[in-house]
Amino acid sequence: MPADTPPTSKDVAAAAGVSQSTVSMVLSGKWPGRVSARTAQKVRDTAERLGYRPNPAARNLRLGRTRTIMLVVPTITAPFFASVYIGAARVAAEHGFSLVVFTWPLELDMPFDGPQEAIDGMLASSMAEASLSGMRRPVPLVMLDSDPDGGAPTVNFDIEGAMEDLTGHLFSLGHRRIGHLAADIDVWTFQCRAAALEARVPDVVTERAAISITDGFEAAMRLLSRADRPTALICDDDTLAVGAHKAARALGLDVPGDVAITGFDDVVLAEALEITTVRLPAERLGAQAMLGLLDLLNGRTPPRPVLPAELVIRRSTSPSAALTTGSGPVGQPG
Amino acid sequence: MPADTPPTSKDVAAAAGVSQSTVSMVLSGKWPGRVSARTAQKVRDTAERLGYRPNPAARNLRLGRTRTIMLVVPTITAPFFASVYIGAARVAAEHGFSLVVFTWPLELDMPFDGPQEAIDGMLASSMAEASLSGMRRPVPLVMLDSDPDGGAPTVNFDIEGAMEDLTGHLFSLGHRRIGHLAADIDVWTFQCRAAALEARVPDVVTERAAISITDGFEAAMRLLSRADRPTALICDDDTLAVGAHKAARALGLDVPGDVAITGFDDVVLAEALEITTVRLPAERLGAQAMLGLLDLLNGRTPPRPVLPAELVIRRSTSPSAALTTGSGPVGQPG
DNA sequence: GTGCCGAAGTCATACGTATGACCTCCGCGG
DNA sequence: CCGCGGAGGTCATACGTATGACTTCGGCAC
Repeated sequence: MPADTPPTSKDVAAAAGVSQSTVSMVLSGKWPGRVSARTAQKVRDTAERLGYRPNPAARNLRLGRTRTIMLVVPTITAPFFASVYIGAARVAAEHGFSLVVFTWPLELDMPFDGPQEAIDGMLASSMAEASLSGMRRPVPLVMLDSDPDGGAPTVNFDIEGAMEDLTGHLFSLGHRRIGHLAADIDVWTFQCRAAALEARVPDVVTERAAISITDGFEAAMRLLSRADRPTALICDDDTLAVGAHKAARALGLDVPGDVAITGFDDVVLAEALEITTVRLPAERLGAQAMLGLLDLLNGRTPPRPVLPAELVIRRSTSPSAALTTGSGPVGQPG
Repeated sequence: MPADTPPTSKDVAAAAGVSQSTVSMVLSGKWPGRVSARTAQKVRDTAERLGYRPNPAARNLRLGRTRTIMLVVPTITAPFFASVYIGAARVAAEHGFSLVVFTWPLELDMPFDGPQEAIDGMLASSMAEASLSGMRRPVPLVMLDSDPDGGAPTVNFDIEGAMEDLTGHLFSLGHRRIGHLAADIDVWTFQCRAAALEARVPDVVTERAAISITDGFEAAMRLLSRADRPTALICDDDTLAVGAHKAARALGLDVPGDVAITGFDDVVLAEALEITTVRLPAERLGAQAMLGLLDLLNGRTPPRPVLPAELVIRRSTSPSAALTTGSGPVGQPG
């Protein structure tokens, strides 16, 4: 009768008639010449038979590391961050690491006095940047789309290039008065995008909004009610673009006939509503950041990649769609 | 000069001039009469000064538990599951537990031979049900919206009630031929919804689809191309409803004039596209499941709650909207 | 026959915490 | 003056693993 407590390496050793050290050496696979093939096989068989699994707590204590990485993002309900998680988790799993999520501070309004778990490293979005200074001990850290001069290694998007493509596209459609629906994400992101945009459209008019449909709606209403109403709205986030869409329609404006609208991220929402957007490769962001963190943990200096963003042109800026009045909620006619 | 290794309780003890046991007893707070107030304060001050944090690995090893719960969901990129996570994580945090996510098997196609982490319990969506049997040792488990007769404690949605509301709503609008766009989520969910629907609409016609816009589109095309074309489509998921919406428009059908469409979940997509849907309280699902798991861990028998679902009526079934032809992607005119 | 070396293991210990068992006073009742 | 009990601690140990130090033994060269 098996005890109700899980078998330990000591149990395996006893059952196989060897010492606990031997079990550990066999199963870790790190000691090529120390154990004969026959003994090794016997140990493996016994471990398998007893259903032995190493106790992670004991291993962590002994080794002083946990092979666990913490991902700090403001929210996991946003598809963008969920994709970041997927990308990072996949790379982590491939290297024998696990990834835990810490959503802060938007969802769980708790003080962040460091992770409760023992972690080996950390990936953090720029929104969490300020709070990280409160941590007790420095932890290997890679930042996600944050200020590259902030000290920690960073993975960024090519916002410059994206804005160049975006404004070029709008210019080619004849747009001159352009509005900027800026997202209150964090200071650096805001400044980065605003600067990249203003470098190309000096007289851009800007409104800020929290990332939600209703906030986007209200900010867009202000922009679109101006005397010199913009003919194109660049939104920092797809969610804001949806709000802007609503605002345009509330004002009786046709999209894209009267006003063109663009977003950022390319979440499913943008696809469903046929909104032109800048696709930010969130999953690659997570994956690259995790690779950088692995570099860091191995004593190497991680690269600081800049990931290309891709302009996805859809109906909300389509010149042809401007002719055919949109006649329904989704998709192009036919 | 502080060492580069984090301070241990032994360090605190040395600095405070007491024994390590005393430090442990003070900081755990479990030994009321064993330490004088003065000594206790001295220990707390010293710990604070040194920035002492208990080593989680050592504590886990000693106590034989980790205060970590694993949430097993097919994907975290779906807003529904992300909300489940938030609800569960909040309750977990309130009780000093952490929650780690394991997405399986859709996103990470790896064999699931039990969690790598040491966990105290598990929350699993019904999609992961089959695979759980492969686990080595039974772990306290609460299932999410799964077969209540499956053995493990379960938290469910009131699908019966939801279907009753939904069909009642459609009936009152005069719909008689109703189609069912069923989601290939998992066997139990499918059967549960199909049964609840057929109990009220015996002659419902059903098509199955994977959860994506394109699959929903194709399945809806099949349903809407029938000779006895349904006048209403009940979709098991908002994403499918979006696909159905596209299909309707591709066929030149007006929504809701020619065909009414409903979804499930009430994700932001449904709100943006003004789709009538059944709001499933995902966050409450996660929270309730975590509470049940805490019961289980404390030796109590958890309840098996059935959470009410709420019918959210929007434009895609609105009788008034049937009069005014939809004239744009988002929102009602004006 | 003796010395030596490598192969194949075992032994002992440390990681940091929590806790039952023990120990040492001091005050007090008899 | 002795015993006793409780307050206020300390001591020792166990949790399960990984690994450096040590042991044993057979084979082989000299």
